Amino acid sequence: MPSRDSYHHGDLRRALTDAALVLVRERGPKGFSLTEVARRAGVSAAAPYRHFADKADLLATVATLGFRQLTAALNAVPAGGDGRQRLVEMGRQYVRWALDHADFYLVMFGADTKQSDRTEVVRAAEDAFRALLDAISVAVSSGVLKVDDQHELAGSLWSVVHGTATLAIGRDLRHAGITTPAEDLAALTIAAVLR
Amino acid sequence: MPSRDSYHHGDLRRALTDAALVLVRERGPKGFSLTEVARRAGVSAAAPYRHFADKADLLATVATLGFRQLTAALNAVPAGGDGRQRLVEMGRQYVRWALDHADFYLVMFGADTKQSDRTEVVRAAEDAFRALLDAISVAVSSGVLKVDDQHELAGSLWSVVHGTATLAIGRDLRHAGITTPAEDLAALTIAAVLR
DNA sequence: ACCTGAACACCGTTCAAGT
DNA sequence: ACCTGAACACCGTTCAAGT
Repeated sequence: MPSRDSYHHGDLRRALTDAALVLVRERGPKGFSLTEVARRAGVSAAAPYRHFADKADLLATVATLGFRQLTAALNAVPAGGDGRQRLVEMGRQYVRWALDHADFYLVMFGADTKQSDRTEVVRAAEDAFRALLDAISVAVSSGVLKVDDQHELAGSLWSVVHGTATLAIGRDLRHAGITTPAEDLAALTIAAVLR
Repeated sequence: MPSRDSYHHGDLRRALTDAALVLVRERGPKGFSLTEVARRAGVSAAAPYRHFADKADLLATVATLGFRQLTAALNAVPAGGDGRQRLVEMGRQYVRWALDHADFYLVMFGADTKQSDRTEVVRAAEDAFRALLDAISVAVSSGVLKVDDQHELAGSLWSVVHGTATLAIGRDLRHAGITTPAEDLAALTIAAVLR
């Protein structure tokens, strides 16, 4: 059986993924290095290439986990009551999650994490989007919301929360003198769109 | 007088900035390297450090120019007529500019371009924001728009256009099955917010 | 004052060689 | 099959030395 000392690691893929999660949180997407991840997993710099195509591939795996967590957070917003109010709450939750996991969020929407063949991340991102889509569908069915194109509305709301979250993470809202907390700003913008 | 062959370049700062603008457009923020910029300016890799604190400082200069161009594009939207309609048009223009200059836009909102002491970029970004703020102020004064907090509304609208632009640049809207052009999506979202 | 050359520490990635 | 070691090409940054 393979031990920690043997040249077989056992589950190096997992160990690398775990180390990557820690490193992203510690240094952000910018300070992230594959060499450092390997070092933390106690393995040579070349070893990761048995399990990941390249650095971007490992980051895409991290992003996938991030999207799944975000999806869970969105779906955890209680249903029932006014369907529009639930959409506002989901928007709040989205922005809150993004700010609480800013580094992950940046990886999830990083330049190279959704390349052509990375179907897994794209699917995970779709699932997060679907949570939003479902909430819209429910609100429309219950009659509290009337809308022509539900997909388009989902795009609008996603733009609102993503824009608010990224501007807040980049401290751009603060620089512009906007003191309203990002979460509140997203909530009132969504409420305005749904009115 | 200094010639191209002398060890005095003449205006190396300018030459480096120009080369950086070209390189950002050619390779994007990710493929951008200070060494390559120096090479294109016909100078050693160490030379840029006489004119820029570091790589991020040169990128901040690029970002500053980007913000100024964006501001000009926004202010070029004709005034007069319905103040709300002008805001919609400015949103369109914002998204169009961002998509037409995607690499610049990513540099402008990149992680390290707005560090503590980089007052110039921050000021340029403020000027762009002010264009939006002014348009809101005009609409309110003319009576076509009623709003409690103009600054807050500016934050809402900025979130909308920034979110739409970045999701479009990252191809996330397409992946989510949203076929509406980003520019139209931003326009209808803004119209909804102002309604 | 402004730039070069060499150096340093660090990457991502490849590949023959080991177990 | 899985990992190491060495190598390669490339960075960002510093600093003594040249003009």
